[in-house]
Amino acid sequence: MIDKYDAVAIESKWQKKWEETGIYKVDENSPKPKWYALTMFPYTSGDLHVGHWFAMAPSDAYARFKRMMGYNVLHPVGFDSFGLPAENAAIKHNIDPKDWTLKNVENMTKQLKSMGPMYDWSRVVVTCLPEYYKWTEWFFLKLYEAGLAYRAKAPVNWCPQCQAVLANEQVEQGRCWRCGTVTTRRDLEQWFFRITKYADELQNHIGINWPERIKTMQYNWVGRSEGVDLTFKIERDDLEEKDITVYTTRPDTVYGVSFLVLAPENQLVEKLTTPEHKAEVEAYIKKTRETSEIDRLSTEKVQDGVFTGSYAINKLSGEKVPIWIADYVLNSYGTGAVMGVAAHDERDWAFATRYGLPIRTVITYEGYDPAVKQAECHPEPGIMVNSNKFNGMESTKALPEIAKYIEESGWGKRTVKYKLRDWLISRQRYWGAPIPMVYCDKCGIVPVPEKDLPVLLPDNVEFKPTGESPLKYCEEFVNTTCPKCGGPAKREIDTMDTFMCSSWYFLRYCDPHNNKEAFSSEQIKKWMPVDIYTGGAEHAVMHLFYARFFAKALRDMGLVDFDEPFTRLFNQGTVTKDHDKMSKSRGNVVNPDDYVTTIGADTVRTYLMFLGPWNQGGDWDDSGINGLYRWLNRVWNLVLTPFEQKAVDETAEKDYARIMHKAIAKVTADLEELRFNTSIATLMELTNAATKVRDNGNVSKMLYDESIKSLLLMMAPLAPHISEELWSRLGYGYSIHQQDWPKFDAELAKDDAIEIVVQVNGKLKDKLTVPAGITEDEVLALAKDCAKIKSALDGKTVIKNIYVPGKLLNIVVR
RNA sequence: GCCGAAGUGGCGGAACAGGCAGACGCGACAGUCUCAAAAACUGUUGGGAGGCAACUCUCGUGUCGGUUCGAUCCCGACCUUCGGCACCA
Repeated sequence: MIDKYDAVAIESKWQKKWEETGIYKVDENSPKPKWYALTMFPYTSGDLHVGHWFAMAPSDAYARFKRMMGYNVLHPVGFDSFGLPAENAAIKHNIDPKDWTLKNVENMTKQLKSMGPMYDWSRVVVTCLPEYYKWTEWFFLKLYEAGLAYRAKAPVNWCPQCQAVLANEQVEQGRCWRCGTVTTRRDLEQWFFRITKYADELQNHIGINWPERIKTMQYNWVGRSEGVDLTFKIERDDLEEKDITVYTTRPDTVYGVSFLVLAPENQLVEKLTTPEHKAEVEAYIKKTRETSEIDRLSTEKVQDGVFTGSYAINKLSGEKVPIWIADYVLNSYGTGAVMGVAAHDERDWAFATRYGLPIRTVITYEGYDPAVKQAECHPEPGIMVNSNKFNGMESTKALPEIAKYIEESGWGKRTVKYKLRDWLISRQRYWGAPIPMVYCDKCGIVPVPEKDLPVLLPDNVEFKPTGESPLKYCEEFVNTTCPKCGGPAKREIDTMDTFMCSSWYFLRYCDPHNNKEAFSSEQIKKWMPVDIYTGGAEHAVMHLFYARFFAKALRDMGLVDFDEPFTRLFNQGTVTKDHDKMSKSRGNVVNPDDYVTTIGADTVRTYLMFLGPWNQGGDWDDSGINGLYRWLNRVWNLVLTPFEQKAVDETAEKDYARIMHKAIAKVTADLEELRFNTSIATLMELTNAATKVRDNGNVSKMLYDESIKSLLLMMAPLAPHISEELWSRLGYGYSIHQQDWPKFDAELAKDDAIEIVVQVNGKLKDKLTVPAGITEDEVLALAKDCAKIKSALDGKTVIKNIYVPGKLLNIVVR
């Protein structure tokens, strides 16, 4: 009598044994080739939900697969643990963010362990601990030394709800990415990283295998454009400034300029405004400042602005044009000033028609007639007109010519601009890595010396959402001495963006206990770059972008020797419940614990992998998960039922060997490409075939045993507990997870009888079972002999035959 | 508006160098077991028409066209859904 499959008992038993025997500890001295399988580390938000499992169970299965394929696998885990949620929880429940966070780490560790992963728990990295953030601070100093960190006053995105500055990447549609509140703007002294230095390199993804989608998003985020910085002469004698510089990508339209527009925040605006326009301009600037980003965006069709009262001269045409201000011009892009070419730019057209500004056609369009007024905007290329010596040229050819002419005449120069801005890392918050900088009245900004790291976060801080760092009121923290002159000084009170912590954690995994360096170059050389990185696509322009910047900066400092940190990137989809995003507010969050404690982790793991393609995600369905539980039970009963060999049937023996080897080939190929769903489908088919063979007893025991062994080995990465249990019950040695992946024999997988599909005019009529090496003529002869084919051909003329060897015959008739 | 991904049974999804559409699983229906139910096991299961029957015919991969002996797959136009960007001059 077979005992029942008791998943819960089996799973805790093996998890304990795995831990005791340390089979998942990374072997530093293994001669096998390395494989670095990285999963985005979870944020310490409290509970592990099924979304975490969906990210972590399949990636664990893949790491296990790679290990069985003969690699020395590094598959680490850690916790992203600095940041706003901890501080918010602290404010709300009046507890220490550290306590809250570490409690979550403990809880999440327990939950993660219940999944039965092959993490090496001795390598766990927790970013909020001093032994980690010491090095985060150290990297700040390194970036500062390299000239990649600087302090500047800048208008910043401000979330009134979170009372914090947000990076551009953290503002979505003018709203805070975390709480959804409409953001406003503020001027503050902030620390920036010069990420724009690497704009060109970050835009392209050379030699790495990433999803097209993410590459495109990053490409557009960098937003490189080539154009011309062009000067217009200010028609005023009383100003120090002689010129206004505009940026344009369309120098071919320069003879059509009929006005200039400056961003309201442009420094020149105050000087250019004449007394009679002052009131109007100031009112407009005030309105712009008070308008939130989202309102500014929502007015997208209304292009409003005001006239400054001043004029400028177009140096190419000598024409005099009015200078306006309007909020559709962004001060943070280009030069904060644009030339208005109403005839050939949609926005300028809207602006000019609203205020009755002139429209000058300089490029022809379909139906162009010099005698007829242009009726609509034409941004498309054409033939140059009203453009002096460039008349008659194609505008696409004139563009570079005019750019050259502008440069040679000294009126401007060709430039490249990016949408990408430098990375603002200052956060007016407590729960983050301190910025290791000191302000001294005598010496100015002074970095904290390396030997004094880490700058520790003080305990006993009062949390008030004031919009300033709570560290401001912690005198023992703020007041210090200047490392340079020894005089009194104050510490930087802002902390670093948490994305700084996550920009290098994968490097720390390579050498997690090093207390002399962030990592040794030896360990980095051994493990980096990451062979496969899996995680959510929501990090496309945040974490993934910053981590790449970081790697390039470290490379240029000589600390690492690779260009790209992640060779292959794979984004899993999202798990929904009833086709809705899971969220606490909807109350539809699936807690994996409920299933793990009843039907077991192996069922949850395999169910998540069977849902559908990993990159598409899927919908959690309680009845669907039973299918996987049933399968594991079927495997359980199959393996533990003794096989009774009866008379061996040669054909059955050959067929079954073929099924087994085909299954091995298919599962191997599918797992390699992270197609877990079809891998499991194949294993189910093998289970079904084995069940039939066992009932018939018509194959040799040797083959049968081999097939069961293969089945268990292939299940091991997916369902590590049940496969280990059955492996041990069959008397094979511990552990299944240290075995080699089953080999498949191409000869045995080959069909010796094949099925040829016979079509008439592309429609299926019959199937022929023929020997593998058959010729076209033989097939044709056989086909014409079939009753079905005969009747289909009856009274028709055969025009030709299409033969696909081993597959298909199509007889074309009329 | 621009960029990207995707539309296949009642459901999740298979099959894609152009060659048997619907693997595998869920659900449903029928049966076995049971006093009964659950569980488990066995069988059936895209639509329509015909036949006592094994079966036969026919329509079917978002819509409309096209290329081809042959299209879920390639091309063109469109519709829908989901992501991302959004005055970047």
